[in-house]
Amino acid sequence: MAVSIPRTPESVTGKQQRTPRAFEMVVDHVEQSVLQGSLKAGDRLPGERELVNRFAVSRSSIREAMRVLESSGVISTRPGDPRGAIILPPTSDPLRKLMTKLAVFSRSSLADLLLYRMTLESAASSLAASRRSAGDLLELEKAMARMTQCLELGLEEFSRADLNFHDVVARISRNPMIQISGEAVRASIEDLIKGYLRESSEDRVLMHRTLHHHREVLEAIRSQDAHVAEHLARSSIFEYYGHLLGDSDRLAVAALASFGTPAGSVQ
Amino acid sequence: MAVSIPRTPESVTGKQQRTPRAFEMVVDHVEQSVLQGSLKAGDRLPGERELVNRFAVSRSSIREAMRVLESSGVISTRPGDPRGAIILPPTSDPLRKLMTKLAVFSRSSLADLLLYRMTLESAASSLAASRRSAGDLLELEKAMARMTQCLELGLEEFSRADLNFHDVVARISRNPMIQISGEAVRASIEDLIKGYLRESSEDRVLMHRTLHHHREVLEAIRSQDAHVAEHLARSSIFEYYGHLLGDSDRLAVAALASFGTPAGSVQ
DNA sequence: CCATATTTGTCCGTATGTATT
DNA sequence: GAATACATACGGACAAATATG
Repeated sequence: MAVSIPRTPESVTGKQQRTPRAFEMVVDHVEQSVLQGSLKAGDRLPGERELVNRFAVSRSSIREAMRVLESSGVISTRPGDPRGAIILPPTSDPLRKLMTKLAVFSRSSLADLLLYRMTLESAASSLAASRRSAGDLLELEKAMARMTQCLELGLEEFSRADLNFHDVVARISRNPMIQISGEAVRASIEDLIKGYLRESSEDRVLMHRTLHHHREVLEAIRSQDAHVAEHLARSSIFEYYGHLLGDSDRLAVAALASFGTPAGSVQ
Repeated sequence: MAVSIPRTPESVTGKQQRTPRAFEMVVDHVEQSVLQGSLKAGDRLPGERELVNRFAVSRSSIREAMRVLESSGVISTRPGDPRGAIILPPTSDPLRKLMTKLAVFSRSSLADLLLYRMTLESAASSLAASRRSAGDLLELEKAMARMTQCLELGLEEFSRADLNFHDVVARISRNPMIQISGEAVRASIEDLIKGYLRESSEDRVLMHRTLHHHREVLEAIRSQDAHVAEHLARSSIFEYYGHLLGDSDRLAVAALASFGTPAGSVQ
């Protein structure tokens, strides 16, 4: 075979200016509409055939755009629904999936996620202590009661109630980013340690100790002591997950957990 | 809202299970292959027509799967490339974009974002103080020098150098999650206040004060004083952006900024 | 409850521009 | 430059799911 002159395959395409694709136009337009406010959560998109007319692209391109918007949590579609795709409220679900994937890919250790979570939980608790209303305290009490009930149902059910408590605290913080990021990292941690949690004779000890820590956090939020709430939240996470870490990681996480702990605290 | 505790695990299965779609099978298979290691960065996927045979689905479904995998940063496609889609190395790019989008979609206020950022920056600085190497200090010095140079170039250039400093600190923290979230929230804040930053006679005062704060943070990291670094990072953010807040928000953010500030600190 | 129309999910065929050989 | 293989894009078609009367 005659040798053809190498065409420098990458140098020509080096500028990487790919022509905008049809579905990208649709995705960008929908996203812009959402952040501009003309599309709000609960609103409906026109049907696919109508979108074909609106954007003057084929139905295949419309469908590819729907899949991308769906994967990023912007919309949700159902087969046969004549009302078309629905605009979703911002949730932590796609963030959780990406976070879990990246954690596995980058060999991000459980310690990294725990440090991140401790940071978010302490901030959420601190803000919750500052901003909680009387109704918020009722919700926290309800979450506590649910945890108490789950003491008898095993560690798995208890963990669910535990996560619910943190969800409530994050909601009370009234900071969307802290709330969403917190939900994502909590779920991501659960995904990662799923299967590693098995019944142990120390489960009851762990659950009771955790319940006690959460009670302390709740009381700090009740008395609006942001400082104490912040540090209790940190140590609470460490107490619950610390035993899953290796010695080296455990020391590093413990350093942040007990960091600046005020006198008269845990331990 | 009924709050009855589910007595049986079956009640959890009450969720409507939608039939798995064709493209989801392809997405899951590729993601699993990557997670499992049978597909590594740089590997090529078969062409779309070959994938049609492998998965026994239509070309449309294959293409929808490609779009989803592309949007989550797993693969990259080029029109006309006979080698097929390429597996990308895992990056934080899609996660950062998603977080930025969430910050906008969730209608987070500047105060919300600043609180979130102060939380992350303080954690990053704290970890950086614990983990910094000698080479890390050199990088920080270089970032500081760049800020000093930008003093003469106006607030916009200075802000860029400022953000670079925080990027370096976050990288030194060696926590991917904190680093990525920090990048995302910094970008979101810049987008949000773009245009609100205009030349002011107080710019030089602001820049010099900011430079001083960053020097303090650097010295805390150098002396591995995580506690001081944590609190300095918080107050540094507030000092730089606080004047953009309304009175009510400013008080709330200031509360967290000066939170537990050790004696002999700023102000 | 049943029937019908509409929509989504899926598949197939075709055309066009692009990248590689 | 020519040939080949590919991604992108379009339009038509059918089955399953859904809403409405």
